[in-house]
Amino acid sequence: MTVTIYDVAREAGVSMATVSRVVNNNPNVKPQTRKKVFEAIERLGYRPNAVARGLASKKTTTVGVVIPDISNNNYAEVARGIEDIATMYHYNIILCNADKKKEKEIRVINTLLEKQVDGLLFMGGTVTEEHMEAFRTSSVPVVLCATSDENNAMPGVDIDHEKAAFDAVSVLIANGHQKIGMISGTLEDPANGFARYNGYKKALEKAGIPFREDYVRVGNYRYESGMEAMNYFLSLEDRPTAIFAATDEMAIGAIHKIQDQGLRVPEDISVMGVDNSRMASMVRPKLSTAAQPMYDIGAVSMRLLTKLMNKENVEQVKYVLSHEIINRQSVAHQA
Amino acid sequence: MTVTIYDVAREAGVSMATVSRVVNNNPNVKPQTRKKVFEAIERLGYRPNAVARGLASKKTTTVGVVIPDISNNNYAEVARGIEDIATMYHYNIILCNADKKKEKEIRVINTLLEKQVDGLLFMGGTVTEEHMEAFRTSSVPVVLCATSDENNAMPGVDIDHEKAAFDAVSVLIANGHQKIGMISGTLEDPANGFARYNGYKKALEKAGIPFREDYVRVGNYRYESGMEAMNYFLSLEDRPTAIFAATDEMAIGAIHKIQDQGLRVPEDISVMGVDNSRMASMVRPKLSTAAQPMYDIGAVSMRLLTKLMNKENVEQVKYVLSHEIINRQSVAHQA
DNA sequence: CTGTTAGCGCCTTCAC
DNA sequence: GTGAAGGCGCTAACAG
Repeated sequence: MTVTIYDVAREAGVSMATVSRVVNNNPNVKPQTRKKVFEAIERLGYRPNAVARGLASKKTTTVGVVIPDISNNNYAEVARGIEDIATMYHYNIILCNADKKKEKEIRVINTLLEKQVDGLLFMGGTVTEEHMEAFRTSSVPVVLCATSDENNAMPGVDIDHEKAAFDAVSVLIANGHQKIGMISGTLEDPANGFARYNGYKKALEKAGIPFREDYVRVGNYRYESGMEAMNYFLSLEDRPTAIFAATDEMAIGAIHKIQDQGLRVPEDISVMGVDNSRMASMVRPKLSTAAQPMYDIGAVSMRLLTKLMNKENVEQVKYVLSHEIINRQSVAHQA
Repeated sequence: MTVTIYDVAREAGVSMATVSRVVNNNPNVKPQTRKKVFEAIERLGYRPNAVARGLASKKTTTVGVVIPDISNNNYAEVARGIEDIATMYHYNIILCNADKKKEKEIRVINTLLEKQVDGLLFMGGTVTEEHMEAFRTSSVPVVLCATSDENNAMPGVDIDHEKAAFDAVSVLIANGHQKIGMISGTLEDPANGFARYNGYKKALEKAGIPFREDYVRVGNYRYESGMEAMNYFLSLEDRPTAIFAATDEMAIGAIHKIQDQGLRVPEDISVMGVDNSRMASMVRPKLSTAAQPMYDIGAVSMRLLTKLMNKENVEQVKYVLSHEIINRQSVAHQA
């Protein structure tokens, strides 16, 4: 049925070792022989069996990536970065969604390892001790992607969420705002949630602006929750003159809620987001935001992983990619 | 170094065949023996080698999916549908971006086949004869996902793009519009481009509205091109009173261009999109659109593929999932 | 440059 | 119920 390296060898009148050599581009083959083999391959329609090769060589040229949710834009962008670099280095990607659920994450890590991936890229929520335990049983390199472990012991690439938030809020402050509300993500989320919340607090602190509990509202990253939070802020006696939202989506929700109430952005209230998603420039007014280099996170992690898999001597295994403040039209100076 | 089934056998005092049985849930093992084996597995930290298993059993429980671009929302949604069902049936996914480039598509199809995937899910642009050729060399089932081949010979699941466009334009017509402009995708794209263009034409035809060349503008699916196209329409002497855009993004671009010119949507000009992307309800006014069930396309294709891989007797190998018209706020009756 | 020979780790009859 | 033995298709020394 299936044609094997053995069939090709017979057809070409050489040994299977020789066939293996030409298939693997081993230079030690006479051009003539190589030609004969290629012809036989062509004639028979031979297709190398990567599984057999993997078993024999202990290399599968595939890497596993566990991702929270591929249908989430940010992660999809990371995935694309990963895939592009993977392709460049002739690796394939086994993709597993895990929804930031610990059990699911642990499970897929194990099945990925069973599939003998040559390396693992992990992006998820919190990296717990159980995760570390799973990683320890791995004989192949693991790199964290857009997350970090508490002890910062794992190789990985991430961004400084706190700093990004800090910088975004600082823009608001620089524009004369003193009453700045925050629409946060859940504080349990160390990266997109807690870190950004901290950045907000620190920016206020540095500017000597007292922190107010009632100026913080927790959302779920989505548009609707941005609207809800904004609704709350609007109902306040002493309402904020500026809003910092932990994601663009929530920021856009806030903008629309403000507009629905007959107020204007940024004339009446300024809004600042984080992400620089596609949508940021598809709202009126265009959203000012802190841009996260998601694609690059993926690309850099994968590149790092290739080095690790290759047992290269890597000088650096921790990267913090820098964000960028994008000033568009949703922030105005506070009179 | 690595612990094999053989080590477990020795540790448990049984043969490797028995270990294999318990690992594979073969019922023909005495409970006691099973227990012993499990303990040995635990003690040694044994992890079955899926590659070896794949070679021996000729099944990898992995399916290949070629996708145009995972960072594109619509495709990501399909991918999520695929992955969810795949997980449900204990398959993993090897994901390859191919950007609708024929050569790239053919190449990844081949490497996926080399990797001995148990099945293949293909979503891309046009399915050419070369693609068919590649599929023919496959010994595993292939299903098309959100595309179709010309002769409709391949198993697959898709939506009726032409009908979706037809229905969307019909909404405009039902609202009294006679002067309807279309912002189309490239006509070379059979699905998102040409088919929707045809739907537009047929809807006009059915309503007895003459088709006008100058009421069609080709964009590239993106926001900016929607703006550009709208700019053109606004410059016309006899400008349209309604716009049908082949994607939500272009529709939103059109809306913003209209608003930037001091006109109102839908009072002055109505706009209708296709996709029902997340953004559709994140614009003011909210966009009316024809919704595509992307997640379902993925889910249904994967389910179909499982049946095919399982050599089940499938009565139906072609599915056309139906779209849905979502009426929001961007369409008004034409006075 | 090319052929021979062992495995890689597991599944799968086939006996017992 | 359990064990023995023969591959699965290929790579990787090791000879020659």
